[in-house]
Amino acid sequence: MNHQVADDEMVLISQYYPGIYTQLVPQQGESKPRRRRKKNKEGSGSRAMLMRKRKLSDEQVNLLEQSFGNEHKLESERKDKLASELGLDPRQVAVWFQNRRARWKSKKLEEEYSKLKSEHDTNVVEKCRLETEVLKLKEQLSEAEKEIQRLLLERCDGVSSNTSPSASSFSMEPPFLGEFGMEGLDNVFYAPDNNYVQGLDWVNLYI
Amino acid sequence: MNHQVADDEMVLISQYYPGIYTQLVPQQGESKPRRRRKKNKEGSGSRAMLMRKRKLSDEQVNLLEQSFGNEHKLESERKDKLASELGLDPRQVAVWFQNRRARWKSKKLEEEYSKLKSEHDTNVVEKCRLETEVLKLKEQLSEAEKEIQRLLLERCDGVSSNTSPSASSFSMEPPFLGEFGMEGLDNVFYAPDNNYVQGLDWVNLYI
DNA sequence: AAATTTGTCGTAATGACTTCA
DNA sequence: ATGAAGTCATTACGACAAATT
Repeated sequence: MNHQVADDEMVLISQYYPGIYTQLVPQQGESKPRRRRKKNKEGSGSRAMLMRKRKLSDEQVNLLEQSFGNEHKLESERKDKLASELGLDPRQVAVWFQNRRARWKSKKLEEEYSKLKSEHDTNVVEKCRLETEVLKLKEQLSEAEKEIQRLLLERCDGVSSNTSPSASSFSMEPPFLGEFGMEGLDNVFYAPDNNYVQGLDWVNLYI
Repeated sequence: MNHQVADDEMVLISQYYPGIYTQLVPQQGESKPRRRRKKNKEGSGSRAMLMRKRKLSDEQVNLLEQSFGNEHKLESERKDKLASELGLDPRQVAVWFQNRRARWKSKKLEEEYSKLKSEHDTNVVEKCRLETEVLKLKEQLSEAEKEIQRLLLERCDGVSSNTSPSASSFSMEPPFLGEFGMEGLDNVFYAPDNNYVQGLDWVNLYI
């Protein structure tokens, strides 16, 4: 019904459709005088004045892409050079670079994610393996302890004379385990603490 | 409007004006199997519109957001209802939802990434801890082995008469290690075999 | 009833604008 | 004035169901 809207809430269609718009809005357009029309190297110059192409040509995109490959940032100098090489408004070049950076970022994030994920998964497996290995070793160690006790007892039973100086009475007390052995054998049975649970809640993403 | 241009080269100003639209769309509910087909080509009929509101009002965004919170998908029914409630072109509602979904997805990805990252980091630490623990245990085990050897030799040296039946000559042969010890001590250093790659199927979220 | 057309929806990619720093 | 982030819209494409032949 009412087509009257505050000016700051409307977008000028001149960007899209300069031809008809300029008639309805008497040359208020170009409120930003800095943006001036570049020469269009298209054959039909008149048409180029009237409208903006929606899509950049492959040629243009290729060059932009190549330039982006060299350097994601865009200095004014390069911008203007590109713009004139491509026959584009420098403004368009700037916008293209901004959008390209954003796209690059999210793509980057995506691949970083999957990379991290696979790394994470192998780590989980590895961790699990290590846990069982620790259990196994503790079991073996416990057995070895038992065996030592048995031998010690047997020796004490059989022969009362004992010249061996090294073996301590009960707990093993490893001789040069200073680096790693900050905990004694009483720590043999520790909690596995498998605190890696979240795995499949990814599936719920799209409820 | 005599501007004859190839349609694919320019932007159509179609379906921009919300006001006139909502009347054109007949209220048609119906979504029992999936979605009913509509005979109404929304928008294309009036492609001569000149301008659109640049931004949706807070009111409109709030309702859209709320609706999105309930359900990310948008059925025709809901779309039309929303559109007429908000005085928007159903097309706009659809577009809004599409973009919202995209936004939501990338935001979700971002937070999933950081979640995964912290989890990964703690796992790395944990893995490291387990590795040192394994080393420590192996060291202790080696010491125990040495001790056993010492005791055995001592026993053989000291007393030729030996009534103990269980202890074998060299390798420990643990008595009841059937559960865990399917591999002997020589197997302590075994290959990690991380055959685990799949990581990017999270991309398939939506198929 | 089966094949084809047509509409609509969803998604991805893209362009441009606005706002904020 | 520029970059980054957020917003809106358009195009292209694929999938799928309804309408048509």
